[in-house]
Amino acid sequence: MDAGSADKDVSRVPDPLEDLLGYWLRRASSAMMADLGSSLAPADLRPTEATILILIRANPGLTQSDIGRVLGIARANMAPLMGGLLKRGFIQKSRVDGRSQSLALTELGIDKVCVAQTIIDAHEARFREGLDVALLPDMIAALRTLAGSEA
Amino acid sequence: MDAGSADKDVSRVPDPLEDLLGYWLRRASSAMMADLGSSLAPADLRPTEATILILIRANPGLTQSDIGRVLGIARANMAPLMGGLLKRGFIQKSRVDGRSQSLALTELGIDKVCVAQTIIDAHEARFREGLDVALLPDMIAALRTLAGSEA
DNA sequence: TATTGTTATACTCTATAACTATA
DNA sequence: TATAGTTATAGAGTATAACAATA
Repeated sequence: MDAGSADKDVSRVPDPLEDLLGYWLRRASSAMMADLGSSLAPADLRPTEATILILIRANPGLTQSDIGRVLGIARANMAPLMGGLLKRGFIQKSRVDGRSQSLALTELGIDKVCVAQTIIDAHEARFREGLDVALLPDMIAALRTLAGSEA
Repeated sequence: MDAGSADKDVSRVPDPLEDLLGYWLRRASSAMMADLGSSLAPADLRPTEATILILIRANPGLTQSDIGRVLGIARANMAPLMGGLLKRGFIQKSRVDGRSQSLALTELGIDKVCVAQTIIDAHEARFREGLDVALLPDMIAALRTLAGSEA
């Protein structure tokens, strides 16, 4: 975002959005997501893919539907996502019953998730740096509350 | 999001994402954006369109490029956005010089932005309800810091 | 009857590149 | 040389509907 205009300083414009929680939430989220996206790009993972690998590592045995429920991703959109991770050899499925398959990481997937975790931790630390540490627990709790407010 | 699975309670799964600021920021933002989207739908406005109208009302004379800079929207994506608002008669352009046009609301646009503002205020209040009021100013300040952390 | 997983499809948002005209 | 505005296009992310197989 280039704020350097010659004859007009848009950073000093009267801002009716200044105190809007939803607006700043959106701006902060998209800033962090953009950074996470480019941070994960060298590892050839998108944020959602990395999140899924981390979730499977912590909870081997989850099904595809479980993951969708936890992350708020529709079943229809999980299929191609998991297909990509499977095709690249990061996960393996084992039959639970006729319709469900439990998921686990492969050796390759374990290597990948370690790389991803390192990248994510550095990304998180980078953004936390500018914040008051004492505020963080309450802020994350508030974000969880907001995330759970299904309209 | 249906969390009601019969034999597995995904809400009690070990959650490695629990303390991730970026993750909860994304979840909270998408929850609020989804609500704002459906709240504005009856007024036939999308969140970004409403935001643009509010910004023009507070700053008549801004150009399309100014708005893009303030809201972080690329010029290429501003064109169809403004075209829609112009076609619907909410804004008017007046020539500044050969390449810039300053923007203002029409009568119709003023009516529209009042409706939008009312909807947005109610939406904000609904989400703030669940939060500690004392936390909000610090939280919004933190969000602004995060939003400004251009990686 | 409800759930798992799949396919197809459409719509929004965003990102890039190329072009014009103006300054 | 840089900026304003436009057009076209491609990639994500997300939403719905339909379907088969299974519980």
